[in-house]
Amino acid sequence: MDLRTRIIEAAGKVYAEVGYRGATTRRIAGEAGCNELTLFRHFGSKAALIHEAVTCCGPESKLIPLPETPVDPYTEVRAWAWLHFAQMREHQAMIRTTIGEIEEHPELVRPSDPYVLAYDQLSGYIRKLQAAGRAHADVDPESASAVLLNTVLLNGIMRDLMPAVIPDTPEFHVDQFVLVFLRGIGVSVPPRA
Amino acid sequence: MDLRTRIIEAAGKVYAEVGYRGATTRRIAGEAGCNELTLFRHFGSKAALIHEAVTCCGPESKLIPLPETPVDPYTEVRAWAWLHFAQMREHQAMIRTTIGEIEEHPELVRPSDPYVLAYDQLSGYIRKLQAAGRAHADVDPESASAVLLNTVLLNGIMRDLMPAVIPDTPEFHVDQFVLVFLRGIGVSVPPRA
DNA sequence: GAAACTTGTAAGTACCTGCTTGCAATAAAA
DNA sequence: TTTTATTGCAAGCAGGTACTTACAAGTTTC
Repeated sequence: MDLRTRIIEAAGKVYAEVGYRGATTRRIAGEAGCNELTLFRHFGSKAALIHEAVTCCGPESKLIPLPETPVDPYTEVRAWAWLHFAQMREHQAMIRTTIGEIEEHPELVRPSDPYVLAYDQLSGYIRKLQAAGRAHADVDPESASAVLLNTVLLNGIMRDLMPAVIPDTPEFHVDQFVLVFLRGIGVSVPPRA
Repeated sequence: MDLRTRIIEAAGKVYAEVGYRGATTRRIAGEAGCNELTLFRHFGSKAALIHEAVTCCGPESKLIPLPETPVDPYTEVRAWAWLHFAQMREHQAMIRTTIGEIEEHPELVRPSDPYVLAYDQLSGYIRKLQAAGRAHADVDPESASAVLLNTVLLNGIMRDLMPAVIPDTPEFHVDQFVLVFLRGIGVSVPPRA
């Protein structure tokens, strides 16, 4: 791997661990195994480096597939939620740090955040279910989307840090979240074992 | 107000704004309107001061009432969720900061966190509903509690920072969250307007 | 009025911060 | 082989960090 990307990944890792103020240029250089001066030669300033690191190392902004027209909601939403959950877990440290720094560094939050994309995606899916008469009409699709996404997101970024509060397996939890969510919007799901 | 509590509140405010590293003793002293040296005379070190500030200024660990025996779930859970939501919003900056710093400063997370208390409280409530045959038996009470609490928590601490993503009023959202949650666990709620 | 306590002022410690300058070593491109 | 670009090394800058020491001023308590 070339030095430039090694620096970016090191910066992303250190930032995720200790935040903007904690991610000193000396520490990033140590993590990347290069001289501190090289950071400034490549990126000009710490601010520019961190910005590039966060946009490169954060969760990807690519859509996770969810059928345009619902057929089997439980299977479809479950698979979709699982992939989101996996992505949240993979980037949990960076997401946590970004939440803590969002007030001081709003520029580090990308406008096309995967959260926003997923939010719109699921809202559209719910609307289709409603139009087909398969979901309650008095449920607000955006609010319902938030129910599933917020639940999955918070569980994904906190479960490893509070094992006492979140003892069950990820698989079990995501299944349950999808179950409650779908029944909540009016989709009937056959009883689980 | 006496100087000591003024310092604690100043430390809590600054910590909530800029985190542990950003909360310098100079800045806290400025916010409290006293000499920097006074902080050390009272608390000995920055670590001790921040610790005291977080335990004093965070969300209170007092139980929000939820009936032992469910009678009117929608009304009861709605009132309960609303009070939780209000508390999350009131302390949103500190909660966000704590999430971002939890890996570096786990000692700042109180074991008897209001979240944990609420979690157990709602789980028990759901179990009562199940025992009375008013909620699906295949729903895991802990997972279902997480659905409502995570949704309310994330919405409460993020809504002011992402008005584009969360445009609706708090009242509307919390109502919808409770609606989806209750129907999700099997409690029938009459259609909304 | 004397003693004790609390706070402020001023100066200073040793260390860390982002960032810069000057110069040598190395490797790739011509 | 010469040129060019990349990297490392050493030193240093001005400012900030937590924290300390010594001393004076004021307030409360006895």
